[in-house]
Order: sequence, then C-alpha cells, then structure tokens
Amino acid sequence: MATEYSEHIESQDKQPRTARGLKTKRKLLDAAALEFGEKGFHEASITGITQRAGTALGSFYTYFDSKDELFSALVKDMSARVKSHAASAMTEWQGALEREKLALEAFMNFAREHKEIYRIIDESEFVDPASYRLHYEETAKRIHERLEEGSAAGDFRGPLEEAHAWAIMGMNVFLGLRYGIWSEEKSAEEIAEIANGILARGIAAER
Amino acid sequence: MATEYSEHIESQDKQPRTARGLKTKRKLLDAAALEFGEKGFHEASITGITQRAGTALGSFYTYFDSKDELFSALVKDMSARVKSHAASAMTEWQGALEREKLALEAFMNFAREHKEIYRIIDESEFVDPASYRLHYEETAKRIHERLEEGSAAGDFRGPLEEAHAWAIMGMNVFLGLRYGIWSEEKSAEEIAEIANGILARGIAAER
DNA sequence: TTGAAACATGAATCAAATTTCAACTTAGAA
DNA sequence: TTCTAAGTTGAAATTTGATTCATGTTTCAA
Repeated sequence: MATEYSEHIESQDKQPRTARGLKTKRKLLDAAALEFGEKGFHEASITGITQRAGTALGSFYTYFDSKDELFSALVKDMSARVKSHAASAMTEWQGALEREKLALEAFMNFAREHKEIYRIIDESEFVDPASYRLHYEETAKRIHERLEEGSAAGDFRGPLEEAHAWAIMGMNVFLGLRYGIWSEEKSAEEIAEIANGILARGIAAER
Repeated sequence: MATEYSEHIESQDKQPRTARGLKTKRKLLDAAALEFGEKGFHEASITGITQRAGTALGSFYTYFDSKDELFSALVKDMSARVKSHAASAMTEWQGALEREKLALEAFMNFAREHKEIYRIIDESEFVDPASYRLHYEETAKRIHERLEEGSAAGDFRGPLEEAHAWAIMGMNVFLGLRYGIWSEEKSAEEIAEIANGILARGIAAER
C-alpha cells in the first residue's frame, strides 16, 4: 500500500540527487526531443535516445518509468516553451491587432527554429491526448483573454467568443505548418501580415 | 526481376476476383476504419480488425500487403469522402461568402458524424505523411480557387493568396476539432456563423 | 578516509504484434 | 458435374523493442 501510494505521487524516486544525475537526465531529455522530433513517437526507440545521449540503455530507466512517461514530460515542457516564447515576443505593441500579429510572427519563427517541438506537440494528439487537449485549451484561453482585452480597449468589436479564439488559433497553427515547417518560401512577417489582414477587415469586398 | 517489377506496379494480385472476395475486402476496410478510428494506428491491431470484420487473421493478407498499406488506402478513401461531402453541400449559394459558410457547416457536420474519419486523416500526419500533405494541399487548392472566383465575382477583395486559403482551412479544422469532435455544445450553424463573421468583416472595431 | 546511496551498464528477459504458410473450402467456368 | 483458381483459416514463426536486473563504478556526507 505504501508503495502503491508513493508510485501515485509520481516517481520522486526517479529524481536525480546529484549533479551527475541531473546532467544525465538533461542529456536524455535533449536527446529524446531530437529523436522524437525526427522519427516520431513510435519509430523512436529508447536505444536511439540513449545512443544520442551517450548513455547506456539501462540509464534511461533510472530517470523515467517508461517511454510514454518521458514523452508526456516532454510535451508539457515544449508546451511551456511555446507559451513563454510567444509571451516574450508580445511585450511591445500599440494596438490589440498588432499584438495578434506579433503573436503569430513569434509562433512562426519558433516553429521554424524548433520543428521538433511542433511535431511533438502535434503527435501528442495520439500519444498523450490529455496533454494535447490541455495545450490547446490553454492556448485558446490566452488568445480569448487577449481578444476581450482588445474589445474593452475599443480595438476589437465585441463580443468575441471562445470560438473566435479557436478560429485564430487554427489559422496560426496551419500557417505555421505550411509556411514554417514545410517551407520557408515566405517570411514570417509576410504571413503574419496576411493573417492580420483577415482579422482587420476580413476578406469581403469593400462595401 | 519480373517479380520485383510486378511488386512495384502495386499488388494487382491482391485485387479480389470474385463477389465473395470483394465483400470480404469491403468488410475489412470498414472494420479497419472503425478500429483505427477508435484506437489509433498503433493501438489498433490486425487481429482487432479481422475480429470486427468476422474473418480469419490470415484473410487480411489476401487483400493487403501490410498494416501500413491498409492505412494508406484508408486515408485516401477518407480524404475523397470529405471532399465529396463538402462539394455536395455547396450547391446552392448566393454569394462567395455564403459558400464558405456552407463549406464549414458541412465539414463540421461531417466531422461529427464520422469522428473516425477525422482521426484517421489527422493521424496520417505521422503514419503516412505524404497522404496527409496531399490531403491538405489539395483542400487548400480548392479553397483558393473558390477565393479567386469570389474575387472575380466582386464578392471578395483581391488579391487573395494561397496563404489566405491555408488560414481559412486552419480555422475550419480547429473549429471542427473543438466543436465537432470534442463537444457538440454549439450547433454547426452557430460556429459557421462566427467564422463567417471573421471572413466578412474581421474582428476589428468599426472604423 | 570510508561506507552507503546514487548512478551506470548492457546482456537477458518479456511481451506483443505482424506476417507467413500449408492445409482446407468454395465459387464458377467449361 | 468437374476441375482449377480464388478465397479462408489459424497456429506457428518472426520480428521488434521495451523493460528488468544483477553487477560494477562513482559520488559525497560524515
């Protein structure tokens, strides 16, 4: 029973207790991000990860309970990174519309520089659905908050619902895939400008 | 050599030659759509598929070379189905804007009725990337054509680029996931109206 | 300096599917 | 009716990797 409980409170026993252990765990995490990003969850192997990390196969299990648990940890980490990167790009802005443009531009650049992160988060839809859902629900919530702020400031019309946030998020994600991951034929700024045009005035002809 | 060649021209040898064979292949295809849709590619098993289909395990290999090949065939089939469903929903429309609304509404309803199709196409990003890419590139192309028609008709402003099509597609896909697959708290019409509002006038405050 | 806890190692174990195959049954053309 | 190709069957062979574990090494507090 005691054992069962301690297992539930999530492997404190797996935390490194020395500088050496910390370093090894870090190496494994970095190697895993590469391996998963390159091959996807199922093609990736623990062997591949430990080889990249330069450790023995068994060392993996010193720090992680399973391949799934590692992936899950990674998704949460990546999700936080995307969030913080976007946040730090949205410090200087004049209006709510410009803020959205900066958000997309930051996301596009981030996707380009960290294609593996994009892939890991995307694949979590099938490997760790709860994390996937959490990632997008939280992202949508943040967008929605910005929209409401924009409405209050008189930059956006109101009321803007959660669905508006999801629409914008979808736009951003697909543009990130097409023009960030698949090809870089256009600059992030160019793409962000196009999306911003839709938010600013839609695509209907002038009345 | 001869063998190698005939393998390359894609398993003509696997085509059923009698009514019985056709029926069995159909059963396998339908069972596979269910199994993959419910469990995802990797959790799904050939055993599970043949059990659902009510055939012997070995029969699977009478019609398909491998699990991957089957999945691939399925993705192409589903992709075509989504396309044709959307097309048949866009027959009666007054203006280009309304046509887009109908397209989204049809997609949402289709996703709700065939959640397994949505999942299979989505998962193809990792199982059969080429098909995934093809599916979205073709979809974007069709949207782009509609946009250009709309511009020519004076309903839309111009020029509208490929990126505009990707933005709209992303919007639709994410709204489909959130309000079609994850929950049906709002009607497809309601969601389509919100998205259409963005296309019609953006989200900026009136000038 | 030393002993116990941490950490590292990789061969061996285990589990889970996919895929093969040889024997058997059915369909349908001649 | 008969004969052959097509189709069916499921146990067995294979494959593939995750996970375990007993043994050896390193760290670091006392």
